Amino acid sequence: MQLSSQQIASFAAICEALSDEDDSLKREVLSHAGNRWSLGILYILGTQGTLRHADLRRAMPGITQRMLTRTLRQLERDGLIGRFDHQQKFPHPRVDYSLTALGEGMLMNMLPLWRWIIDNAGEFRAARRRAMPTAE
Amino acid sequence: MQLSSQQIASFAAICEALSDEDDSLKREVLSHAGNRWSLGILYILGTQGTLRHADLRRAMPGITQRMLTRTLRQLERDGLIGRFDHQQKFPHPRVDYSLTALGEGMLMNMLPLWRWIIDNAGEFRAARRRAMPTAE
DNA sequence: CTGCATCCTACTGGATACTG
DNA sequence: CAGTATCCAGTAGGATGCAG
Repeated sequence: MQLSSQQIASFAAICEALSDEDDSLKREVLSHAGNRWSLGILYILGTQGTLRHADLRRAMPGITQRMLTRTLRQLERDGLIGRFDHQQKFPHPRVDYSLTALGEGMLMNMLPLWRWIIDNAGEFRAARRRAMPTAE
Repeated sequence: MQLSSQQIASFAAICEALSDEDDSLKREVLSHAGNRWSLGILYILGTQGTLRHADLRRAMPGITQRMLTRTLRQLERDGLIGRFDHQQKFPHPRVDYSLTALGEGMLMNMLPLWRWIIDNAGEFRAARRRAMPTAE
């Protein structure tokens, strides 16, 4: 085995980026992938379109209000989602969120990985069992 | 915009997996993506083949011995890399590591995302500047 | 060479209560 | 409805030293 020639073509850029200690930005963006809620939010916005804060909360079972706001802020800061405050107070405040073009790209590039993990969940469980035969 | 039909095809599985609170395993696997060193190790092993502990350490500038061992253990636990202890003490201990088929799959599915992040680094920087015009 | 033990800091995720 | 403020536990990442 080894990487395909297409994958190998990425060598220079990736190698440089991985060893670039100062450029933490790329790693911070990548960290959205491992984040507890980011993928879910991007995914919901990608499939449902524009949603309000409360809609998102309903769409993400288990998320707390604090984590929703915090995650939205992080995604907004990196340009992955857009936040539109309608500046209205009555009858209710209204703020809604949607994917930006950048966010769509992120989602598109994360879905294959997530799908692969789902498809191979059995493999991971087996590996875990092999690793710790007794517990769990 | 919206997801392509191909992407949409993942809807059911992804939606289920995202809302499956109990199955933390998938999220733990996904967390390798956001991990500080995991991608680098998978990448080095994918491009260089089998390497010893000390080789990996040299190949990953900035990693400490502790983090290398810890990350290797995590990757091994999830079946992404294989650890081969030659059981030799003299002249030196010898343990080497290599990607498993599962690890190759993980790497293959992570590279496009990483490449995309590299290619769009400018966009992220711009978004950050827009988000905090003053600082940094 | 490989790897463990110790100690430390910062951040993540969360529970809860409060505000306009 | 949208969001902030507190407080808290657990973990990630790291510095350093020791061991077989």
